[in-house]
Amino acid sequence: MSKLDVTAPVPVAPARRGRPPKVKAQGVGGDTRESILDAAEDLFSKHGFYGVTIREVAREAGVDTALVHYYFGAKRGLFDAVFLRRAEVWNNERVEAINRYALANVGTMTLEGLLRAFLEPPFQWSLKGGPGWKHYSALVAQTNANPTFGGETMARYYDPAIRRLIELIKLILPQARDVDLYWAWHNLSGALTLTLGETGRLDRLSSGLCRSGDLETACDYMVRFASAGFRAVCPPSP
Amino acid sequence: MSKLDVTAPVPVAPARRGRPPKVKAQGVGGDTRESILDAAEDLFSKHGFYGVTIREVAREAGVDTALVHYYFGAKRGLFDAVFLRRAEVWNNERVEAINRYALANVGTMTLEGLLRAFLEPPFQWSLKGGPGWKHYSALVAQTNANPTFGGETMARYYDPAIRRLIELIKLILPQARDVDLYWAWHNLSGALTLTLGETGRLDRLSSGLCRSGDLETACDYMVRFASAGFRAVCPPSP
DNA sequence: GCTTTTATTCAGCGTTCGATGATTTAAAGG
DNA sequence: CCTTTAAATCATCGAACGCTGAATAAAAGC
Repeated sequence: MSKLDVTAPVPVAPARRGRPPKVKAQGVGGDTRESILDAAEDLFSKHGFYGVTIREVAREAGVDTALVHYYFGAKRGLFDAVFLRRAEVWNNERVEAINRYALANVGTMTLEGLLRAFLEPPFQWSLKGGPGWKHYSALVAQTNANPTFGGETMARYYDPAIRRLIELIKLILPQARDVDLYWAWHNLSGALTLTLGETGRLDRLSSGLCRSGDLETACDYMVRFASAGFRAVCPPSP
Repeated sequence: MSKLDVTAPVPVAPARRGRPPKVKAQGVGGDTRESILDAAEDLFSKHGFYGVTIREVAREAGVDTALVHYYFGAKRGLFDAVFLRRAEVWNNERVEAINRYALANVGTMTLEGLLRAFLEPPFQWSLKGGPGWKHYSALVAQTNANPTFGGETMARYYDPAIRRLIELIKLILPQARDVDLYWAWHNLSGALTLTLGETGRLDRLSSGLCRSGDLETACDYMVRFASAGFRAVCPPSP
């Protein structure tokens, strides 16, 4: 047992009232608004919308609860802001990646190459984009599985990207029907969702043989698994 | 606008106090304990643990909130009871199905046949087991994606079934490595999870071309998609 | 330099939450 | 028949919740 009394009021910040004086080095502290979003992103990704209180968000961000409402209005507005913040970056990058791939490989596109181009951005952000991106990945995964929240943002940013992917797949599998491709994507989407969530289930199931956090390996397996899956659900070429 | 005043106290039940007199036809009303579990199952599957209040469960079950605590103790105990109720049935049936398939097809097993045997029980329960089973499917899907809850039950009932499946897959793909099979299962698990959740995301994405509720179609696609995927991630046979 | 705007904490309101002890009624047990 | 146990409601408690109006301090604008 530690002798530290964590309940003691550590006067780390005097909690001055009113607008804070402007600090020069804006690289360190970052924006207050952003730090609230960071805290909310972290907590929402772990416990869901109802499992997080405004007080917890405010405490983790180091601000008063009223400030959360000042910036984002009701709790739902905070959630939407968190979900929106990275949605555009995330999807623009995926779409650009597959467009670039298609342009550089006219006539020689492969399913493996195209899917890898589409899947790699989220994996890379989750790996190297800092903790915020990892939390966001888990949040998207969770939201995709239960779209009570984020439904509108999903439709606005995520659906067009997926439709573009399916368009390009049609160039590789010209005999494929739309309905086949949508169902195939659905299977891939579930795999992607579960993987980005990094729940640790696989670690336990495999007795440590596989590690959820090993996203590079996960991406490789997913590309191979899904490419074969897409081919299998489409009518064979003549 | 309806002229009905829905706030008026409809005296549908006088709410008598004390132990209720025994009713003869126990086929109609069902057990009170079970009806609380049914209500909780429905609500938890839609809104998650924190998104449901004891009061809502009690109201939907038509009982007092104190009765929920009488049967299940704390709220967490209620959730665990919901999750446990069908876990054994669900997994015993899956394991029996693949064991039966393996015994009836010694030496002639196919991946398609084995996976179909393993996947069909949950799909069939969700389709024909009544609304309770559909809610439970969604709950399992959600819990698999965020195992803050149900982790222990998952490990106790679900992991052994999956390990048995992988054992049998090894008979079909003898050259496969364990790590390949676990990662392949992980991909399938995500697809299964998302599909059983019936979130409606695919309906919207495909502009109505695919229907989430069409589980028979979903199962067919999943068997074909995953069988090819399993083969693709394993070293080719010599 | 004065005024307005922005960013922040404080104090607390009304509501809802999970949970409990007391009470009531009927069944079960001898 | 009497006692004990089981099954239910009622009334309510203290804590936590989302949210807000007022106060305050610095920055921005003119």
